[in-house]
Amino acid sequence: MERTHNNGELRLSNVNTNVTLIGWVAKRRNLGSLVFIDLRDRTGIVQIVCDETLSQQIKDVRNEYILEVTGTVNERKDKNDKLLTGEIEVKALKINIINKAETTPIIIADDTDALEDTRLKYRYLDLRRPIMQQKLFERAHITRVMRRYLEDNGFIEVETPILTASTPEGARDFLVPSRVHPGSFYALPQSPQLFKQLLMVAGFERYYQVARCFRDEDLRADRQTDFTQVDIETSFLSEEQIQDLMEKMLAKVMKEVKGIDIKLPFIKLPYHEAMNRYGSDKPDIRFALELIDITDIFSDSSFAVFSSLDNSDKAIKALVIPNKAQATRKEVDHYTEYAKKYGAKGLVVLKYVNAQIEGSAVKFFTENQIEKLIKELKLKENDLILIVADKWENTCTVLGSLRNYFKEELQLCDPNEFAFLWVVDFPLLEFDASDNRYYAKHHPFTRPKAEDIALLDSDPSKVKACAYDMVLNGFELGGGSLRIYDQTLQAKMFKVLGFTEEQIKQRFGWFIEAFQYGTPPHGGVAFGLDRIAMILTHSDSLRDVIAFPKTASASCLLTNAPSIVDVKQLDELAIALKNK
RNA sequence: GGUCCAGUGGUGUAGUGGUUAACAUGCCUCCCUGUCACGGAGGAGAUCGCGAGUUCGAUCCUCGUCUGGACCGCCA
Repeated sequence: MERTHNNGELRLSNVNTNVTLIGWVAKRRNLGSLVFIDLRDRTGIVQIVCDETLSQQIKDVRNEYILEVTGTVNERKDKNDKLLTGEIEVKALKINIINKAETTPIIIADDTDALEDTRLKYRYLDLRRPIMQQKLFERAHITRVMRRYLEDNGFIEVETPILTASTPEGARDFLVPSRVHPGSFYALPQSPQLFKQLLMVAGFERYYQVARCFRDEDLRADRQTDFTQVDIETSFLSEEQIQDLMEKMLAKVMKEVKGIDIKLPFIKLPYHEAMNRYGSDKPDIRFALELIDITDIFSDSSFAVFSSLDNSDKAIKALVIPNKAQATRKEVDHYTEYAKKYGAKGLVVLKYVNAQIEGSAVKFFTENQIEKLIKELKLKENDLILIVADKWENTCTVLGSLRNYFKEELQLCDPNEFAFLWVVDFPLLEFDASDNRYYAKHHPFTRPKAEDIALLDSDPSKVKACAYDMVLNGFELGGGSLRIYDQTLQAKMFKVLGFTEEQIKQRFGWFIEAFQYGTPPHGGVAFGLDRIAMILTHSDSLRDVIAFPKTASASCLLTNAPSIVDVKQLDELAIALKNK
C-alpha cells in the first residue's frame, strides 16, 4: 500500500496527477454503468468515479469497505461546494478491496441519528464520524499547545503513581485490593497533589503532568469518574506569577487552536464579589443580569419571609429579568420549582408594570421600601423581579442558578465568545454544621493569606486562602493554590481541622515528614483538560471529547465494565462478597 | 440516596385497551452515464426493554424492575 495523498487535501492544483488513495467507503451512488464512491479517511472525503470498465471490481463494494484506489485527479463538471475537495474527483483506474465490512448499526456521518447509548456501544464506529474525529484532534491540539508552552517555560513532565495510598478528606477513592498484602488497598489518585508537592521538595521547581485522575462520585454531563488533569506545580512563585504564566498558556491555546486573541491579564474577581454579583464561584460573565443586594431596604421589614432570618448571616437579593413581567402563572411556578431545587425555601415574585410594583408580597412593603426598590433595582417597565431571602450563601447560589437558567431561556450568550477570569481569595475553610467541624475548602495544604493567619485561632471562617480558580463561560477550568511549606503552620491547620496528633501522623505523617528538610515555598494549579476540550469544541457533554467515556451510571457500554469477576480472582485477593 | 424524562424492525421515530403495528432511513434484488441526502420498481426485517397485576383481551392502564439521559445531594 503506497498512498500518495490524503483524501481531504486534494485540490484543483492536483488535476492531471496520478494518485493512490486509501479510505473507507462513506457512500456509494450507483447510476448503472457509472458509480460514484465517496472515499473517507481522517482528512476528509473525496469523490471517486468508476466507469463500466471497473464494474466487476466494485460490484460488491458497500459502505465502510476499505479500498485502495489508484486513479487520475480530474476537474469536476458539476462541482460540490459542500466538500473541500468538491472541485475535483478521482477517476479510478484500479481498485483494490483491502477489507470488507458488515452493515454498520449506526450511520457514519456527522448527523447520525443514533442515540448516545448506541453510539457508546459501537464507539469505534461513532469515532469514525468526522465530527468526532475533529473533536479528538482538537483535544490533542489543546494538549500539544499546553505541553509545548510548559516545556518552553522550563517545566519538566514527571509521572506519578496510579496505585497509591488512600487520602481521606475529599472525594471517595477508587480502591484496588492488594494481592501481596491481603486486606490492604491501594487507592487510585484523585489528583497527584501530594506527589507534585514532594517533587517541589525534591527540587524540580517546575513540574507538569497530563495526569489521569479518579474520583468515585456520581457522574454528570461535565463530570466523569476518570478524567484528565493538566497538573502543574512551581516553586518560589507568587500567586500573581503563577496566574500570569497560566493565563498566557490559555491565551496561547485560544490563539493556536481557535485563532482567537484573548485579552490579558484576566479579570480577577474575589470569591465574595463573585458570589454577591453572580451567585456563583464560577460565573459566566458574558452577560450581566447581576444580583442586587436589597438586604438594607428590608432591614426593619415586618414581612415574615424577611424578618424571620438570622441577622448574623442573611442576605436578601433580587434578580431583575427584563421584559418578563408577562410571565404566566405556570412559568412563575416553574421558576419557583427551579429555585427550590437549589435549596430555596421560596421565591418572592414581583412585576413592574404601569410604573407600579405588583405581587402578593407588596402588601407587606412600606411606601418607602417600594420607592427604594424601584430606585435601587433601576426598574423598567415589564421587569420581572425575583427575590430570595435566606442565609447569604444560599441566597447567592439560588439566584445564581436562576441567573444561569435565564441565560439559557433568553439566550443571553454568544457561544463564540470566551470570557476568562480568575476567581480569587477563596475562604480557606468551610464549617460543616452536621459534623460540627471545619473542612478545607480546597485541601488541607492550602496556604492561608499571610494577613489572616492570626484569625486561624479567633475566627477560622474569616480566613482567606491563597487559592484561585480559572473560570471560562461558567465552567471551572482549573484551580490551584499556594501550599503551606511551614511545619508549624501546617500543624496549626490540622489542628483547626480537628485532627489529633495521632490522626495526623497516621494519615499524613510521611508527607509532613518531608517538609522538615528544606521545603521551598510552592504552589500550582490543575486544569480539567476534558472540560477545556468540551467548551472549546462546543460540546454539550464531556463524553463527546473523551474517546471511551462512561455513562451516567459509571459503566462502559463498549466493554461492559464494571463486570463480575471469577471467584478465583477474588480468592487471590482475599475478598469475599457480601450476600445481598 | 432523591426528582424528572425516555425505552416500539438494524437505526431514529409515530401510534392504539381488540390494527395485517405506521413512517423515514438503512439492508437485499432489479433498472439507470453526472450523482453528491442520486432517482425509479419490488422485497425482507418487530415476541412493542423485562416481570407481575387489572382485563374476555395489554405494546397501550397499574405496580415493580432493568437500561439510558438531565438534574439535586455528592464531587477536599
